[in-house]
Amino acid sequence: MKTDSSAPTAANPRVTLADVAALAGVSASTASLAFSGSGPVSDATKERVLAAASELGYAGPDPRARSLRRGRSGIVGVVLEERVRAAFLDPVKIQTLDGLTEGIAPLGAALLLLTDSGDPDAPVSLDTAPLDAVVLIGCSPKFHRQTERLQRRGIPIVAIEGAPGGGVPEITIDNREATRLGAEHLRELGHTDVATVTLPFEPTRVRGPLTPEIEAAATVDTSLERLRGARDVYPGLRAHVAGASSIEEGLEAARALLADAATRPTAIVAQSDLLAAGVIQAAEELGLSVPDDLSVVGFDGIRVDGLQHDLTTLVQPSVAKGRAAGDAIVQMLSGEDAAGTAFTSTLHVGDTTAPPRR
Amino acid sequence: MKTDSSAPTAANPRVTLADVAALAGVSASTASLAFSGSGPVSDATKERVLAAASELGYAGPDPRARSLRRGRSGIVGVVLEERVRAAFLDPVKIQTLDGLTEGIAPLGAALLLLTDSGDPDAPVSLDTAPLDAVVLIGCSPKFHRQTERLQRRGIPIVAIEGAPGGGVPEITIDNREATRLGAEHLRELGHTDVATVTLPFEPTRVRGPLTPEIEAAATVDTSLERLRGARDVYPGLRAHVAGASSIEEGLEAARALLADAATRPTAIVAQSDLLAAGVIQAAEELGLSVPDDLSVVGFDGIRVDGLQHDLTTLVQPSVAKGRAAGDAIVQMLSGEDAAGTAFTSTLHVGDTTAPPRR
DNA sequence: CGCCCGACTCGAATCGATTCGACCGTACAA
DNA sequence: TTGTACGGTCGAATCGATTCGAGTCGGGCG
Repeated sequence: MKTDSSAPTAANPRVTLADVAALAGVSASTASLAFSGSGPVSDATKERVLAAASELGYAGPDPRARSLRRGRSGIVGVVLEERVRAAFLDPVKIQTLDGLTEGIAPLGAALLLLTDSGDPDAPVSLDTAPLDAVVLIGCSPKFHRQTERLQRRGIPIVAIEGAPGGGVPEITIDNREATRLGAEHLRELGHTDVATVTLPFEPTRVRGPLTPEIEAAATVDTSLERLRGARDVYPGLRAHVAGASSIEEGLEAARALLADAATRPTAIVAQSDLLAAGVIQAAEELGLSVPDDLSVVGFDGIRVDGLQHDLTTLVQPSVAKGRAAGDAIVQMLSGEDAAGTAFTSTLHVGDTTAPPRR
Repeated sequence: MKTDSSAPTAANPRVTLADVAALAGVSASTASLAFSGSGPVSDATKERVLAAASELGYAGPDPRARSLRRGRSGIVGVVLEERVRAAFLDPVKIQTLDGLTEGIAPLGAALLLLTDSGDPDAPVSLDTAPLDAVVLIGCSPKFHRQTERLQRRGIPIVAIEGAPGGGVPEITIDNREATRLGAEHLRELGHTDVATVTLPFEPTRVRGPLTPEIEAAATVDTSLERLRGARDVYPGLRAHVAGASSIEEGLEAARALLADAATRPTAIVAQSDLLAAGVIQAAEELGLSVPDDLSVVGFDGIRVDGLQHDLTTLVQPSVAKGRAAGDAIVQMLSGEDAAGTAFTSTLHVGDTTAPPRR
């Protein structure tokens, strides 16, 4: 017989494990065992409990109570220092997130999205959410206070691309060395006049020619390191700051860099593949052929949707970064302490780089 | 004096509100009031409690216990029937998610990402996560059993683009009517030979020419409705199914549709803007000019990064959809029951449609 | 001077499930 | 036949905080 299956009301408050146990004629402890499967319960009893449960419309143990008792909620927080819209425009972040879900799979946990709404007096979910662990993705040091509290609570933290300090394991890549590799590739091809399009240097995302002021006020390590890598080979190279990692921004930046035919570089190092795609578009717009008139190097190694070229780029293991973070969390959650991981990127030579014309 | 601020150990198990209360010389109840701010507590006492807390390194009330007692966890689940990687490739979903975060802002809740890993015996987080409410985004009816259990638990559910049934409020758009609008626009321009590139009809994402079999086995209402809208104007139109919503897939599909110059349509209705962008690329590849040789209509009204055209498209309120879902949840959570919302899309005429040549 | 009110505090119950140790019989081995 | 081991079940404690009703104390008012 099917009973009232509607939402709980005053008359039909809420079915608890105790109710089920009572109907089945067993104790609450036995009923619990019957559900969780751990512990010895005779088949007959288990069946009786399950029958009672379905008769009462019991939907299984309340996750809230379970998590209190067990001390685990099955939730891993992901902190992104942006709005959802902005964060997920970046394919690398998405891939990292994907790797992360893979990495924490053994935990059977889900990801809680914690984005910085910018509103400082918003109820800080990092403190109020029942988290088992936290992953910081590309976060500035301003989260230091928060991470401290989390650590005090015994909640493991891992940082991907961003250094919160405080003994938090970090998952990083060789931004500087990788970019240098790309620049060296250009040098070997014979390029001497090279420019770069960089990612933003701080959250406000000022765009335009790179100035010493901007550089001094930088808070984003990634951009800075990649810039340094390019300078390792071309110390005085011209740099233009993009407002985000997108084709549109790359296009705009490259228009500025390529505007004057007289000072036009023969190659551009873009700090992301999306930016590189924009650079290529700008070149095409100007009737320049890639790679003959302009060589372009990207960074990330994502497949840019709709890009017809095989981009020369620095392939970073974005999925692996996420997975590594997940692994670290699994380790930490099982009591061991985990070290960070430093990944290396590899140069993929596609068809967007060639010796300079003449 | 700063005490041990490291993670809890055997010696220093875990600081609870009771410990803080003891040190402050008050009862646990008073300490609780001091923290939550609700209820009358003298300033002196509050200060003493806070001092004790900081001395012990108490990081605030445990969210697990709090959520058990309060009956709220501050977490809203978002169910996407895909992997993270796939789901976030779709700009519309991201915008919707963004709107959703806005909509639930008054709750101070965060979003728990629940994606279908495909693995059937994965620990089903929908049942084990402490959720206050759930939003289904583009989910097939196969979640019916799950939603039933949630409802039994009294957890509000809202569905965006997808009909789980069972009295769940649905946020929808006029897929059929909107597409018809687009098709009518083409008819008014004088097009008689029109084809369409559709989104996948089922999770396995078979691609290729649309067959009656595929159509019969369809589980994705959105694709189906948009197809119907196109047929309302062009009953016998040729249709090609793409494997996903991406430029790449649109390119491939359009190559197939445009391959034979003799049977080449003069216009293509794409079921998404990304697909439309791919169609345009395919046209350019073949030396066809858009809109003179080929008119292209999209769907979504997103700004396709890197697309140089002003796409003629059906602008759907993707952010508003998310916000509406959020609003509905807020309502349901405060006891009222919410109805669904049906949004309408508007035709934006850009520069990718024109009368057919001759 | 006595009474009442209000501002604070406190005790105890509660949220719902998990888990540890104890207990009871039965079956099997010695 | 007695001891033991173990499958099965139960009671009670516990997880950590919130909340409601009751109690206390000081002060203002009649």
